[in-house]
Amino acid sequence: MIPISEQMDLLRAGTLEIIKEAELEEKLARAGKEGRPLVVKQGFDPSAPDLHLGHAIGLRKLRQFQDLGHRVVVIIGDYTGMVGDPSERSDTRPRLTHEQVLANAATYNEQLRKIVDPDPAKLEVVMNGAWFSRMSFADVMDLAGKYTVARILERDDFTARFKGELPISIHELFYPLMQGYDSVEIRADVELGATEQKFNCLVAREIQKAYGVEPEVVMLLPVLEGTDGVKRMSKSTGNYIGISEAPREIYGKTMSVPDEIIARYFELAACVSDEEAAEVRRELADPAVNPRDLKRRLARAIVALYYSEDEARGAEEEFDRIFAKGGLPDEIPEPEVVLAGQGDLSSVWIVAVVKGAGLAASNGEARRLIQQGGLRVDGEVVRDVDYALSLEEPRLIQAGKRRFVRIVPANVRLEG
RNA sequence: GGGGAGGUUCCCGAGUGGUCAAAGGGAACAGACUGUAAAUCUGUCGGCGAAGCCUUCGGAGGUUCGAAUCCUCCCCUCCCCA
Repeated sequence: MIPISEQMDLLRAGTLEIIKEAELEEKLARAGKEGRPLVVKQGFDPSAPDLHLGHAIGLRKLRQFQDLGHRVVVIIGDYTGMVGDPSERSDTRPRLTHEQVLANAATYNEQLRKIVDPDPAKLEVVMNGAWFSRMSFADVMDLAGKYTVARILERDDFTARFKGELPISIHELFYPLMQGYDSVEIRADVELGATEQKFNCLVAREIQKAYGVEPEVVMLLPVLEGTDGVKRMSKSTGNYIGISEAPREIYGKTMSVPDEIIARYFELAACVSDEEAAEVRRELADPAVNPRDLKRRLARAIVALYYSEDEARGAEEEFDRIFAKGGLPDEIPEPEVVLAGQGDLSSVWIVAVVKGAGLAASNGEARRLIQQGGLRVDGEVVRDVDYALSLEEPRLIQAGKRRFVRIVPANVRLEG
């Protein structure tokens, strides 16, 4: 058994705040004495089926708890997902249907296993519909009676929306209460969350007390910025790097991160040691060091974390080939191409080809791409929007710097 | 229930009878450059084989040669009063 003080050091590493440390210490001690593992909770919003590097921070902390012998309960918020977390939102979220939520939640399970220990004794994944779907209206009123409007409105984003005269639907006020009730149901000892979850987690403590359950310890973790370097990483913003993405995608997306957050990514996304992080900061400050090279190292480290050193090197080689040397990727998709209003394969209008291959959403977009010099056919730039192309032979089409498509006659369908 | 302010293209937001497919910013896409899918700069950014035409400014009608802009009704949001 590891001494409590060491457990605390381990768990404290990388967390921004623990509410309250003394309670955690107490819980750890009791768990050790009674041989009863702690229940560690983290909730996920099922609106986005891809787990990304931001989620990974919390998942790794969950893993630490598991390795110390504790039990992790991951809550897929299928019911809360129908509300949508109002955190950091300036507007009402679009409501998902229950079917959408279920479909999204299904993919979480598999992805979780990339980081968290899947041993059923140490991991439980539940959807909060398990209890919310069974609550009667009287139960809901009971829950609603445990908290006050003023306390809910203390929350920044509600206040901001309220002051900004923006709509807040009644059901959104329930979000923190529901999240809190999850903690009641599973008897959570600890809840992990990114800093923006502080309010929700603190409400959970109150709700637990109101239901006569010992309040959970709240551990707040840093929020990772997305690939734009500013907004927090999230699927809906489109600035995320998914942990299940292909190595080349993870590598490439990492390379697109602004230089300013390289060090932060080393710490939070590549989770290097403190010494290494310090070394990176030194190098970043050194004008002789090209930040690009640090970013390459970062990208390799992140890929290696989810795949392997080999795959990381492979992704790097491919990246260099495409961007530094203008070469080709390892795999080039061969999509179905539907051509409308074209006579035969020997002479096909280039605009129709680009659109048909899915490289542009409309003829206008395809035309623009061509006019701007962004289109290559078999390596040659084509700028003529009236260009006629024979598709009787396979063709390599490149749109911009990184979208490649091979058109083979067998995949071409003429329509109209 | 009464009074007031609003709903504009992916997002924010200007526009109050023609010069509006609609300013500006963001996002996105392309090009240049480079140290990289960073930064910066430039261009594009509703649809149509591009000519002119078609569809768009909460919805439905109406006025007008002409409507995002004016009128009527409806839907939705916010504020104040009750």
